[in-house]
Amino acid sequence: MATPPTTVQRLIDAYEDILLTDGERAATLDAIAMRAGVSKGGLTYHFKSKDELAAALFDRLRLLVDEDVAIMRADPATAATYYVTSSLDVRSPLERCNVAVTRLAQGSHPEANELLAQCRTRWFEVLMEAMGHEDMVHLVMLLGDGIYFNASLTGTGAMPAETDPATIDRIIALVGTIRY
Amino acid sequence: MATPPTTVQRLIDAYEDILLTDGERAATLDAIAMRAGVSKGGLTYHFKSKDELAAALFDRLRLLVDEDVAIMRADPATAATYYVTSSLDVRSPLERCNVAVTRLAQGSHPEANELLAQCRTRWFEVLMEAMGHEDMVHLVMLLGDGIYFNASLTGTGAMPAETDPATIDRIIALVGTIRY
DNA sequence: GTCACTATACCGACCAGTCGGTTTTCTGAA
DNA sequence: TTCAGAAAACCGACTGGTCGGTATAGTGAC
Repeated sequence: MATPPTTVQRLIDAYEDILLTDGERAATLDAIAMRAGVSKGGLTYHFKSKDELAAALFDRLRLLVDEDVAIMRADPATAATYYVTSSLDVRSPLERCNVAVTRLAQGSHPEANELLAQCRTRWFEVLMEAMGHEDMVHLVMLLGDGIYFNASLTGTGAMPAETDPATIDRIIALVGTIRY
Repeated sequence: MATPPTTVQRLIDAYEDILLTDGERAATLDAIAMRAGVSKGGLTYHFKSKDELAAALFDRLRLLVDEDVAIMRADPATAATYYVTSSLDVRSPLERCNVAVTRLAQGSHPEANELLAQCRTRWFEVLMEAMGHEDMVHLVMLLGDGIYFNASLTGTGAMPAETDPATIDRIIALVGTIRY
């Protein structure tokens, strides 16, 4: 049986959640605490500042990317397909955390920018190992970014057709016909 | 010779600029006025509220997309290539405005979300006319979004290899080999 | 006179962070 | 097993500062 999430986990979840759905501006300490079911004092007990909370979010992303890269390295044959399709699953812990950190990066948070660059480098490396063709790796990563970008824009707007799983499958098939 | 920009233009430019480089949070009325070289009173003389300023930015995007779609419609043969490569030019008025509005959309600004969805629909339509294959259009648009997403992340971080023009040309060539 | 501002002062709302105090949980001796 | 005391977890009022917006007196060009 899974142990219930700790308050610290719930606070990071709440921060992530608000960044995702309402953006950086809405992610106030009060809002985060309320979403986590804690008072503001409860929040500041665990995180002395908002930066500390952000740092915890960054650590979470680092861990999730470690796991993701390990999965891709374990099965190089499906690594590219896995990379593209997993960009679609906006509800996965990795994608959620990724989008949340991206929101912070767009608010000119230098550490978030640096972290995202590191993550991209790691994905590039493991895709290079799996595919062996630099331009194809770039193509796959751009597709993943495009899907991810579309998915992250669905705050209030309608879901664009590009992010329909069946469409993505056909696009992957099209890309699969490229000889390189 | 070009007429010097009006104060109204400079104010919209400044808003766009700050959204691009420093994010939504940094785009305060004081900061916008200062960047435009106007006093705060001068700003509020032209725009009664921040929402009015945003509306002006939305109007600008609508105009720029009109022009862009017209260019693509004028030469269907190169429409897809044009769409992908122009996503690269982060300094073009269209891309700048597009990124700026995207920043607002991520701050849960419903009108910005709706506008972006409309723009995407228009691009989809003109690409469909030019290419005639829905999945290929989706592929092209995802590539454009990926490039655009990467480009918009280069606030403080290093420029990713994906956005190198020569790489993009080779990727376009790869996609050009797909038979559909 | 009016247009297009400048300069400055101000208000109320909101927000990050602090602090004194309270409740809950753990620990170990009787 | 009980219970005192310590430590951890948490509460919520408060502070200082920022931001959007309002108001107002004044200035130079046409």
